Amino acid sequence: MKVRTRFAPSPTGFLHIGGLRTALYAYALAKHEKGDFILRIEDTDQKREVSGAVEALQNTLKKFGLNWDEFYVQSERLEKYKKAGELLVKEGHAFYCDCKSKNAKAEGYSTNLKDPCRDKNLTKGAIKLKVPEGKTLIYFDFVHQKEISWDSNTVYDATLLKSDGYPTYHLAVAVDDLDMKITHLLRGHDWLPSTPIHLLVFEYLGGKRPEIGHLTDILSSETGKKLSKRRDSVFAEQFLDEEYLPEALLNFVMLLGWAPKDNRELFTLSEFVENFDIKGFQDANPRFFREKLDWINGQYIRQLSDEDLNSKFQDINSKFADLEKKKQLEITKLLKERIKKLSDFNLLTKFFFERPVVDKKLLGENYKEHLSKIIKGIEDDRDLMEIVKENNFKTGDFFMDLRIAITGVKFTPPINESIDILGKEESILRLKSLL
RNA sequence: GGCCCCAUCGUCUAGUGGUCUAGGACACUUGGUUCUCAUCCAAGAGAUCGUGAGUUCGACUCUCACUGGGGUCACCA
Repeated sequence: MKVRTRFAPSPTGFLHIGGLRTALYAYALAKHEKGDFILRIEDTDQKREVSGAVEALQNTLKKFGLNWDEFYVQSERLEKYKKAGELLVKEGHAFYCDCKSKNAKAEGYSTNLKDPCRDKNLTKGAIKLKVPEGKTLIYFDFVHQKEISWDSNTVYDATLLKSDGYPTYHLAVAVDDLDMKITHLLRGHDWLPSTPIHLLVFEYLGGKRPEIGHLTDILSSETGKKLSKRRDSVFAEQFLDEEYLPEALLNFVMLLGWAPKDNRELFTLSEFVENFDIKGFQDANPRFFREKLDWINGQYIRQLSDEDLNSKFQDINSKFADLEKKKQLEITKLLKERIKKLSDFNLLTKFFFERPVVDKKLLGENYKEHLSKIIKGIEDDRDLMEIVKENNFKTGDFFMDLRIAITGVKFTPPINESIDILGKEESILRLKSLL
């Protein structure tokens, strides 16, 4: 049977890190077996919907190369859910409820899981699941590779179809996964507690239930809690803007919750698909560790061609983009080996575009002698190293004075090359201003 | 609080009963290359495998308890 997986976000905002990872794993799971990857928009909560979110989600997914084979929108399938809900009522697995008070939380953690309306035989209202008593609900989780079970007495009568005619997740997920012939249902750990509800709905609806797997939560390295929109920066786009390459972010995220037997760490998307193995899923929650992301990003930057890297720099720095192409490439080559994030580029190249304010305290004791000899040397097109030797200067001090005079800071790209790019005239101007 | 998941270096992990006095990567420290930073190379430090029982000739690997961490308890997904 053909493997079919889906990524099913709700259009309530941008794609976040956890969603990206879920999508990646679902994609790899399907593509490793030459199967189908489906994108399904779960927009059944009208109140929470954010306009433009669907397009944003799609664009982001495409940036990572996670292309889908089929696309569905739940709000266009309302009739199916309604029919399914009514069928469940007819067969005695669900019931209508017209309760006004909807918020169980407001009543505290009630121990009464059975809804008061379940035996009223109402004929309108919301449709709720009639959870049977004394049954063991069990499934095999393909991520954790173990059976997980519940006593049905601990499961509440969840709402399946809201009174506005829209389904809840609990109904929609089962109807759709069955209808779309999903073979592997992969989702976040936060869904694990409501899985017994879905097990029941799947059973009552009939048909072949997909295998179910729950991914670990990604924890914040600061708080140790699940990554949250409030506290942490979690949106994929935030990482892409001026900072990280999509390939690098994707590579980083794939290692949060999955590892191959040989512990290899660098994978392109297609390499990941090829090497993907369900046994590589982790059981424990990983922490989002920025330093590792930075390292991976550095690796990818170094693998880029000068031409490709150059165009990335153009995107984030307009002054750079205005330079003539030859000069751009020279700068790009100097930066390629010394940045981790794209945004580091702006810091390191600032002196190319504006004259620095030089703090003379940074200059050495002999700076005047150094600089005047350098000026002469540049005017005569001489190799500065010869001047160092002739005068018995200390190499480090000599070049540091030059570096400070030209750039104003201690850490820079190689200074000789930088002067070439800056130009004789401008360089001499900067040096003279300090004498 | 009920229910559920989890537990190997600071972090991500390899490890499926003996080859583990626990391996790799990031981060960290040191040395080399070098005009600084970085890259690259080399070396080092870093985990009595959460605790306690049990099974076994033998446990990081199996069982149980405890502790700790996480998640979840909506007509939201």
